[in-house]
Amino acid sequence: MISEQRLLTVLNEEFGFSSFREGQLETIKAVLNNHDTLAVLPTGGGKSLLYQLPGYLLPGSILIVSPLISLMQDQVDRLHRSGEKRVLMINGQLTGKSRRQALSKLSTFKFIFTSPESLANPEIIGALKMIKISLFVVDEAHCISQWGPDFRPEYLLLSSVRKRLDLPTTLLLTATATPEVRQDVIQKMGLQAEAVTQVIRSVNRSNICYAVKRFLSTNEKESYLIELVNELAGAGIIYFASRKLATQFAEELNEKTNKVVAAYHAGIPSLERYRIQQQFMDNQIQLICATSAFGMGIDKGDIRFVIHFHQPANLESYVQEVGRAGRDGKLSLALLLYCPGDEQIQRTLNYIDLPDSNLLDAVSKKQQPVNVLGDNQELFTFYLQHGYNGKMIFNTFEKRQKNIDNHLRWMARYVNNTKICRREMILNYFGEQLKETPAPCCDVTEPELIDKFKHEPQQNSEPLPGVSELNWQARLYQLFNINNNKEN
DNA sequence: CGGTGGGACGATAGCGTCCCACCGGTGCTCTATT
Repeated sequence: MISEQRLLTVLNEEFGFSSFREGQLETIKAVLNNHDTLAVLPTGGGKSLLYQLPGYLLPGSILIVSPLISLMQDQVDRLHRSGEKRVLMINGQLTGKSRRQALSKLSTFKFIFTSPESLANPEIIGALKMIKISLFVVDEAHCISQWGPDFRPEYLLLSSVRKRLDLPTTLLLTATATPEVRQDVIQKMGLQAEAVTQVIRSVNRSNICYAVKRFLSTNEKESYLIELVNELAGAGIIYFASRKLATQFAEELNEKTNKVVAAYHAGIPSLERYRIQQQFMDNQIQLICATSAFGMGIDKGDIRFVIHFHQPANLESYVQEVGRAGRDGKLSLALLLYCPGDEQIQRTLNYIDLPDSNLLDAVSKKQQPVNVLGDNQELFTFYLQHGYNGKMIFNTFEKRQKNIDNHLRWMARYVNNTKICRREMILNYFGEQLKETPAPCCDVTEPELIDKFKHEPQQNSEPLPGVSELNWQARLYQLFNINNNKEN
């Protein structure tokens, strides 16, 4: 049993902090006592410390499952900068000779980052079985629930991966999880709910104000958006449910507003996506028109507004997406634009034609050809190949279908609500009670809320030369010229 | 659901109208062959 004093010393020596943030000590203690732990801590709460600090006290390696290569790269870079060299990424980018070399000396790495897909690879699992894994971490653990059944099925194999690695102590990390998702994640990881230590902090972000605006047609919504964006101060994100609309609005808003706007979705080449993200961080771009591809790992402090042109699939995604605003603690706006029929887009996007369990079993026994399973035959055969029978697959997807309907009903309640404080609704959805209403809070308690986020009226009508007209290199150049002139 | 593109059709020579079908979001993989 390690004393609290010892933990503080390590915190100070290895990380340079003098005290723990809320929830950190509790989580680290649980992990060091070999308790499987689920930590739901707000973004910016220092989640990577929760496995890095134990890393310096535990004998073996720390295996971290991450949903995106860019997130792994981020963590690896940070560790390198802090002087920790015993870091490895195992993913599709690690190939050939360097991969063979890395896998043959795995035990020399303290922190090993990988993807669920890589963990489905027998060669990689074989190599990991040879070393001592002291802690098995799943970062952004809500992905197990959110992406598990249909989008990235390898997430559902993590439970068997854990077994094959001889049940290492497991730490699940996320910023947003409803009680339902927590239970789902624990169950899908093959853990016993009673045996899991849960460290839960509030998802409430008192500086984010919530509003919904309803329209009768898309046209109305469109013209309102253009007008509003012109008036809103600061940087922002607008979410769309299709790539095409995100692209179109990026072009239109670029022309019709005073902001520099870019589109961001999975159809844009990764180098370009990286550039857009960097320019957004740098304030060369003030507005991103995005699909749900944008956001994970974005840590820009001064995002002032997040607008949804289309609603997301559920309130949980909504809270994640609007949670990218106001990381600096300043007042920020979360605005959802709705017109009748919007929910249908999500219903369609999530629809999967589910074959019955007998048919799935018949395909499994090769009594029926694979193509009787329809459009999603690859997905279903994936599960059949990984030990699921027809009934299990059917139940998994039937539950998913019910969840989607349930989620959409909650979204509808949120959108149609005119009486209950929106913050209260969201907190209730996450199983919390609202303790204190901040001011301002939402459009229910304050109908003129959106106006608070518009520009201060300009006293000088002469427009200043827009910063946006120059990129940062040009500004730097300009700055140097001024300095040179002064010197001369 | 709502928007769009293609094809058929009608009434009449270059075009309007209607209907139907289709589409719509997230990321990992590192394989064999040019």
